[in-house]
Amino acid sequence: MKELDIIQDVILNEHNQYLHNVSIDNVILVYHNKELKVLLQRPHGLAKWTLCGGYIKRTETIDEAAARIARERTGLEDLFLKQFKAFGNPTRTRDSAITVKFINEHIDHSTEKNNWMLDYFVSLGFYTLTEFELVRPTGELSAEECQWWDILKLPALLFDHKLIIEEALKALRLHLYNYPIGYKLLPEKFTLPEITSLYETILDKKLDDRNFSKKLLATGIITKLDERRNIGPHRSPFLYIFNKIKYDEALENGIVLSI
Amino acid sequence: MKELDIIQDVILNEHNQYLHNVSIDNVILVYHNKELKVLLQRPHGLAKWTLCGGYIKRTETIDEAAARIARERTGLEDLFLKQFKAFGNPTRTRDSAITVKFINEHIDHSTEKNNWMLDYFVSLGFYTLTEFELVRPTGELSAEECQWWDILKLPALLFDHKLIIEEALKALRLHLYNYPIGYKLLPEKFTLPEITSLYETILDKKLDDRNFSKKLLATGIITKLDERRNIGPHRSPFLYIFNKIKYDEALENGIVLSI
DNA sequence: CCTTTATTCCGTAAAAAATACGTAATATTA
DNA sequence: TAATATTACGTATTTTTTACGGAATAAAGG
Repeated sequence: MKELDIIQDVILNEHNQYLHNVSIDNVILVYHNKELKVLLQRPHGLAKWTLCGGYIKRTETIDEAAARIARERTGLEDLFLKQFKAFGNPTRTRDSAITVKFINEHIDHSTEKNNWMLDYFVSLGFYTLTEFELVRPTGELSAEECQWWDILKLPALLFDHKLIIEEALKALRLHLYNYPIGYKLLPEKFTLPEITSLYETILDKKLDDRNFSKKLLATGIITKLDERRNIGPHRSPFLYIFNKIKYDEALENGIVLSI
Repeated sequence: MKELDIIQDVILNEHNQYLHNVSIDNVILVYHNKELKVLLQRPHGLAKWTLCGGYIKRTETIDEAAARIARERTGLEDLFLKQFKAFGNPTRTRDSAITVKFINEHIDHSTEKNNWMLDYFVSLGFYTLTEFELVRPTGELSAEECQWWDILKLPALLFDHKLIIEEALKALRLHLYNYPIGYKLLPEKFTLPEITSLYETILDKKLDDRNFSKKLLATGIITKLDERRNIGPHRSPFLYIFNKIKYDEALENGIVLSI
């Protein structure tokens, strides 16, 4: 073995140590009927549900990959996406549901060719905020089912996807105090009771409506319209929109929402 | 081709799409002489400096990998580590410095075997906080040099490592407002002027010493000792330690340090 | 020994922000 | 037109944050 070969061999060995499966898992969230909901899919032949996930193409950035995955499932462009954490440990993709699927489909899961899904997997966690009304959940070919689930009543989830959702919510709560992102979950025009109850749901605590609206208005991020929503047998609440300029500024520099 | 083979082929193709190079880049920080310093190394035959990085073993979690990398460079166990962001795009590892190294070392960089470093690379960014006095920087065999650099006067860095450092500092600043992590950069016993100036350096703004110390003491996180530090021809400042119980609590639940 | 110098060490008053709280208006149904 | 469920909003109190200056002290130098 010549010296150069040895060097190349060392390099190649080192290379193999760097190679891992990498996926993106996207916690796509909406707010509907006073519930925070996450979009989940159930792959063909599997008894458990999964986050909307996918791989990274060699031609795109990880943010672009996450946006593409969100687009494939929601049909929407330009969604608000945020990377929040990477997950990786030797056993996170060990799940008996996969073995059951292989057995059911007569796939020989003892070969290296097929058991790769149980191998080391690094997953990059993103959350996406969007509006319930705009989304037409679509699993397309890759899933048997694709639908919204209340985050308080999740079905059985594959791998560590429950943990990933919990971490996404932790990150979302933290960001909610530092950025005006809550608005992304509401329609363009919304009422004060709606935004109050959204924040109450995410933060899981009761807010004083008078003080909360005072603070929101003080930031200048929302603007009152001369227009009301008809909500049936009750006084009609005013509609508000958010102020794009102030919003972008607060997104860039952060704000302190002491709520 | 039998049906099963086709399925397996599809699976295998999908598998390849998931495969990427994954590395960890660790922004190891200390505070010394009123400067925030980062530990960098210069690999053999390379003109540019890099963060302390490495790969993930298939037997460890990504946090364990980051801790191991920090240990290999600092000699210290149980460091404070925090994952802050993943980096990945098609061109982040294109750097002429690599090509120059290959040419200098007569390595044929046109073969797939050798140009893998220029391939798609996902890097998981961590920062590590520790004390200058405890660390003996050691590049060991993998680097020609390994030393501290003032974050305000960085040398030429490989790939996007300058960006990674900037993002680490952004994350550190944000965390500084929500967690009592600043203390990790100080020795066990420290003075009020020391911690004030540490926060001033990280946040890059002047603080009112009276109000800052009032707030710190109000959190209960630091405790005054009946002991002073001798600082030459000046009044000797009292020493403080931090309160482990309060500290852990604040680390767990977060605090709001309005500084 | 006394003066100089650079630094630490407080405390209080004013301003700003957060909190607590109750009642009148209103849109619809019966 | 009465009942019901909801929105709208202001003020007083408490808490937190900010602004600010002067006395104490450790060593060095004359």
